[in-house]
Amino acid sequence: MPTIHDVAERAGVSPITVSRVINSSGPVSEKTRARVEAAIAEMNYVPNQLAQGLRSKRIKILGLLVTDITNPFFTTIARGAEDVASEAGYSVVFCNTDESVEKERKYLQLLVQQQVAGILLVPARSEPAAIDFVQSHNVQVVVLDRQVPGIEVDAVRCDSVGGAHQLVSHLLELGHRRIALLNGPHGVSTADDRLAGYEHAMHEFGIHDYSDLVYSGSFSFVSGYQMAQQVLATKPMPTALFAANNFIANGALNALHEHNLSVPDDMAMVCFDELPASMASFPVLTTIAQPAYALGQEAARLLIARLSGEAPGQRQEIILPTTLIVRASRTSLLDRNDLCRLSEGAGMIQT
Amino acid sequence: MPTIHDVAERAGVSPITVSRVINSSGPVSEKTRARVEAAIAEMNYVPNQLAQGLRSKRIKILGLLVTDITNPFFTTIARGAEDVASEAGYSVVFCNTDESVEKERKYLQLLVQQQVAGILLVPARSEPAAIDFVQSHNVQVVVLDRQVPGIEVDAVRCDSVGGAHQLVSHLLELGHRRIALLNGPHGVSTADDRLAGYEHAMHEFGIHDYSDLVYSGSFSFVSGYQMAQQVLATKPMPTALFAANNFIANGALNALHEHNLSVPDDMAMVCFDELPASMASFPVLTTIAQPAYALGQEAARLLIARLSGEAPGQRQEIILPTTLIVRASRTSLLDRNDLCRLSEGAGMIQT
DNA sequence: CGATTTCATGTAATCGGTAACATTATCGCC
DNA sequence: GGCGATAATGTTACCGATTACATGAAATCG
Repeated sequence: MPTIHDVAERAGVSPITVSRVINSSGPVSEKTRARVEAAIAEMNYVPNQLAQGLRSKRIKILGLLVTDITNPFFTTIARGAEDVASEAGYSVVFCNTDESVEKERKYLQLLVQQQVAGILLVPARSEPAAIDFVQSHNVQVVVLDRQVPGIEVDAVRCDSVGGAHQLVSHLLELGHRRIALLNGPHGVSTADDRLAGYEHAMHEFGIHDYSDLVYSGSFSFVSGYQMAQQVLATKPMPTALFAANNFIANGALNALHEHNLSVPDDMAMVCFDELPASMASFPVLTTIAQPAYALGQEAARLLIARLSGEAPGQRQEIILPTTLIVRASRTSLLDRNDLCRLSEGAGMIQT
Repeated sequence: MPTIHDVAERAGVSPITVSRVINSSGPVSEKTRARVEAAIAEMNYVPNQLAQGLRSKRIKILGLLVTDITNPFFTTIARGAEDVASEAGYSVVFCNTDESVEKERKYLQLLVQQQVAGILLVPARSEPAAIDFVQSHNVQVVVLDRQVPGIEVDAVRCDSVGGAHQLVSHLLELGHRRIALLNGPHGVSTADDRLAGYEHAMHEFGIHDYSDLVYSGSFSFVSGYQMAQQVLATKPMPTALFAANNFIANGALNALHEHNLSVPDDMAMVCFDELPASMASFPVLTTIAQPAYALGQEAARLLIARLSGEAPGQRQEIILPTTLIVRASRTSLLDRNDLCRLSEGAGMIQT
């Protein structure tokens, strides 16, 4: 692999002149530039970024850690972040923490070692350790999607409390009273927040005894399936389910299917998050949609602003609005006839 | 940020001794080791990987380039690759090329500059330029999912020709003759191969005039929607659609929906690829399932074997088997009654 | 017990670039 | 024609780690 010295020799100049040509970091005559560029092309020369970064202290790479790379919500965030970053001349590397604090630590350490310019982090847990670590190494970090209380850090997310409140209120207004929450894990802020929104809505309707209706698992298909199985074994059964994310919802749908229960005829169901159009053949659940792409964009913008010193001194907290999308579940306890029609229609298309 | 020199000073030793403690690369007395480890912990020291890599020539990082990070097929591949890599002490960084040769070049250059140990590549096009580039820089590369003819390179993929042949034969055996192919772009091997499988099956049934039934777009929801709209404007309409991937299939389903056409009552449909269970509420299409996770695993294994010099000298080509999963579409032209029952049942669950 | 091996640690050079400073050539202008 | 300004290029040192080699001390041994 040729080095800058090899190129310099071939072009009959000194290494620093080659460096100037590459980075436009100093005056070079047309003639010399042409010779150097020819040498670079002939030798197929690529600057060694390890050496570059070592001297110049930082490289234009951003790290993005998400908790589940198979979840379209996070990959859509990744697209948003990448598009903004590319625009500003940064590259983005993705890492998958799999909701594991262990893996998160490993990848953060790796990124810090690599001297990346900044990090976009969906934290696995609400504890500040991970962010402390990054900040203590003077690497800028923006927290995405989830909260980490008690720490000074830029953050971009949606309003999980408000969104959950909207969904549950919707069910309550339809007449449901026994609403089960199929939630993510304790200690993950989006799960905790969705519980808080659920509780708030229930209290508003004068319901305070719901502890047996709250289930906690993980944000996964399997967990949604398992929690739904538990729910279906209880008596009296709830009349509605609130799935805390899209994977949980699909797991629950599968469990209902096994029990020959249909949504919303036999069970109402709402869900936080939804799949992008490209994946959901026919979305039918009432959901809170989060602007995932914009979330990624905003986070990358904020991080890059920090890096170029344009951001205000104070930490920023950006909260993007969610959208309530009312679908089939709305009809559940009110106009069941209408619902049946709708259900059949959708079914025929679907199948 | 403390350096190895700072740590050395604090521990009262030389930098090389610290290096020996970190890498277990030489004898160190118990007493010294303890002092050094204490200093490392106190100063929160993290070795600079740029400097490490610069000297030792290569870092234990693998690059993985996929063409669409939002496609669960590729993220599942990513999981497989990551799990194997972690096991062997490698980290994986993901890059999204968005089917763009331009972006692919940019990211490959970046990874080469970063001196990654090896690259797993889903090539955007069948041309060898990208792989030539990587190989010319002495970086090991394994090609994933797609083929690049006329070049010596390790490769892991599924049999697209065979899979497509199975799907189309299935439709032909059901009595369909006018089968439209909604394909990905020319020049992408998976698209070209699926066309080849389609042609082969058609020829076997004595059909040679199908040129007006072959559509070419991109592997996306929007393209699937548009191609289906074109198909639906033709007369006579085909009786069956073959979608070359999951996104195309969903786009086509949406177009059919708009025209109030149901699958398979009004139109039969099969599809290459399918969504993981966590995403597909209720899969209904007959599909060819590819072992995405295993694909990622095998590719990572092969790459790591190469890096550690364990692989045979000859290039390897691993082709994993696909599975035909027959669902609703099977009934389309034969036992329509049965189908209607099935369709309604699924619909009720679904909605 | 002196010589040789092994252990524990250190010194100097180096990886491939770039920052800071130095040098030489070119030019305009009073 | 001499002088400062600017352009074009080079020299040297250094970023933070590791490799190769060196040194001194302790241990082994005939």
